[in-house]
Amino acid sequence: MELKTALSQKIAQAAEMDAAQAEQLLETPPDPKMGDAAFACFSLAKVLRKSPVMIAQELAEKIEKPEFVSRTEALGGYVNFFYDREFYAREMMRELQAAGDAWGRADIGAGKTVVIDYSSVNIAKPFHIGHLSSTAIGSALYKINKYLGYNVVGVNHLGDWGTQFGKLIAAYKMWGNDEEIARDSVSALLKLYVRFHEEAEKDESLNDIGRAWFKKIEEGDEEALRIFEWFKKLTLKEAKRVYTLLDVQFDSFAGESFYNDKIPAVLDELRAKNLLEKSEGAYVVHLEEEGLPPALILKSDGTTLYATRDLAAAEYRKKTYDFYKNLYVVAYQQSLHFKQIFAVLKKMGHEWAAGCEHVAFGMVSLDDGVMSTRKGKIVLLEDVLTKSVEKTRAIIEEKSPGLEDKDNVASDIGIGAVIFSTLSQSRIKDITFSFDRVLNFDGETGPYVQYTHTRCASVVRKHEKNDAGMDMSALLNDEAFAVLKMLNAFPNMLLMASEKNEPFYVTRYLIDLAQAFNKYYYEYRIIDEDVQKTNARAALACAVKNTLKRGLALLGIKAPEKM
RNA sequence: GUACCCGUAGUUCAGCUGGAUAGAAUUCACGACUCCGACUCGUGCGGUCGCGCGUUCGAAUCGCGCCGGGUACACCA
Repeated sequence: MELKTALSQKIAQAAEMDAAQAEQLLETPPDPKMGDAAFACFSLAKVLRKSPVMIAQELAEKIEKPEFVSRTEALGGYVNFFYDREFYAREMMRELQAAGDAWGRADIGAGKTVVIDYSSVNIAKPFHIGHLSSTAIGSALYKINKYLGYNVVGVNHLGDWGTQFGKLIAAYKMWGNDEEIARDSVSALLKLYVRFHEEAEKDESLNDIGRAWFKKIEEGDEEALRIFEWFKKLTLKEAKRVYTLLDVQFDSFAGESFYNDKIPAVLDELRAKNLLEKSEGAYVVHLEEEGLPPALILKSDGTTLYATRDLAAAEYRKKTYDFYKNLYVVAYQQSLHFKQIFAVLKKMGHEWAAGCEHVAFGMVSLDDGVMSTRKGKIVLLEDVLTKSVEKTRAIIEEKSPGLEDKDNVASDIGIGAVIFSTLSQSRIKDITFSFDRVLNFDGETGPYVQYTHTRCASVVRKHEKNDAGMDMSALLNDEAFAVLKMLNAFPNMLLMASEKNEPFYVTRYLIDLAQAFNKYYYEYRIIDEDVQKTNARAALACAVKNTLKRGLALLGIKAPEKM
């Protein structure tokens, strides 16, 4: 329900100004006691050469009230509008009930494709909490954009290319043990990789052997490829286990190696457009005009780099998916890299480069410093999830021993808590990981939102269906009205989350909605003898339940009926 | 050295396309509810919004300069 547009037209009439301009000056007062909408008169003061206080008083009288406004009031330099709560409740409930569990769904994305590159696991590296941000943010954006009608393509841009894999195969050939690898999978591979680096410090010739194996991969050597594909399969198998737990999907696993045969075409294009220049033995694209350091495209030895591959990937994605937006959910360490890539694409004359965006996020570190895979200083994501589920399980045993399906509920809540905590601040901020913080279920957390959902679910279950109709007078109090206004904000909030690529808007919203509902729930009994009032209150609880469930689902979090 | 990002209650964070007394959560201290399903609700304590100057009727929010922290800057990805 969008009332501000209608209201701003009336204001524009009275103040003899542009409706769009009036809408810009229309805001929400800091305290609901002041009203539901407020028009700021300060900027008019200059034009009219009158004090804002006087303008506000005059306008308050002059403005023709739309049917949904019950009264206006001039306060300081503001004209405050109070909505007719009965009208508001009736219209909101009508909209909410018509939408059912699809509240907030939109079609603004119809016919447009959004490509999202996220998670992007590295072959032979364990899935640790450092990978959670990209995975959770990307997955949430995937679901949010889909809900808004976009066609979404989730890409897991596998880190499956580079000299490191030659080294890994070399290590495997020297010390590998098939049984151990079959049993320990990625951690066995990591062990081999770490051992290689240790031994290479003593014996430099090992690096040559590693390089030789990488060359074999590049040349398509059968044995090298077979081993590498095996390692890839093991890594993906582990990653997919985590993806299932987190409810994360991908449409493509085209990684770095996938673009190998597409690089020559990019190089040809760069040459044809006279962008490639020799510098210190290597080939670069100069970006002085853009205020950026040159982008290195080819090494002195003629081999390609990360940037080259990313250019090929961007062109491939445009050609294959004809994206409207092309998002890279990658840590902020790479922001210069992406600026350069986008600048080169623009220089190549690709206007679609404007649709490419780096969705940067902060880094995750530990109390005692940065994580290091090679040193084994990491926290595995699966360990975090397991601990969280175990803790939840213990709480359930204590608080609700009679609950059915304890295992699934424990898993929904435990895993949900981890995702929620990852998405509960703006993505650019750094995070110091601590078990205490992630495993804290008090306050603004996933379990709090899930708990509120089960409260609503319980009411909905208990409420007996009937045809008596709703008495909206039950929803006119401050608390219920605040809940209705929160519900009204949901669709717009989703649009903002998509526009800004900030899943955290959803997290924040869910907390606010849950708080508003709990306040209401505490003050008023929902089910009582008055059937019509009960119907109205239960319908509100049902709308809150649907919205909480939907919001959680968009973050990849389940909403159990009972807990 | 250069560029980008961050700096708001003890702590973790909102608010930053300028607007009314700067908000939560958490901790601590009280209190309510003990119910429609527990982790619920309320009150209190707690802030030179890093510092300074400027723009503006009005700045946590915009600009400039500092300070502190982080990240990145050519042959890794």
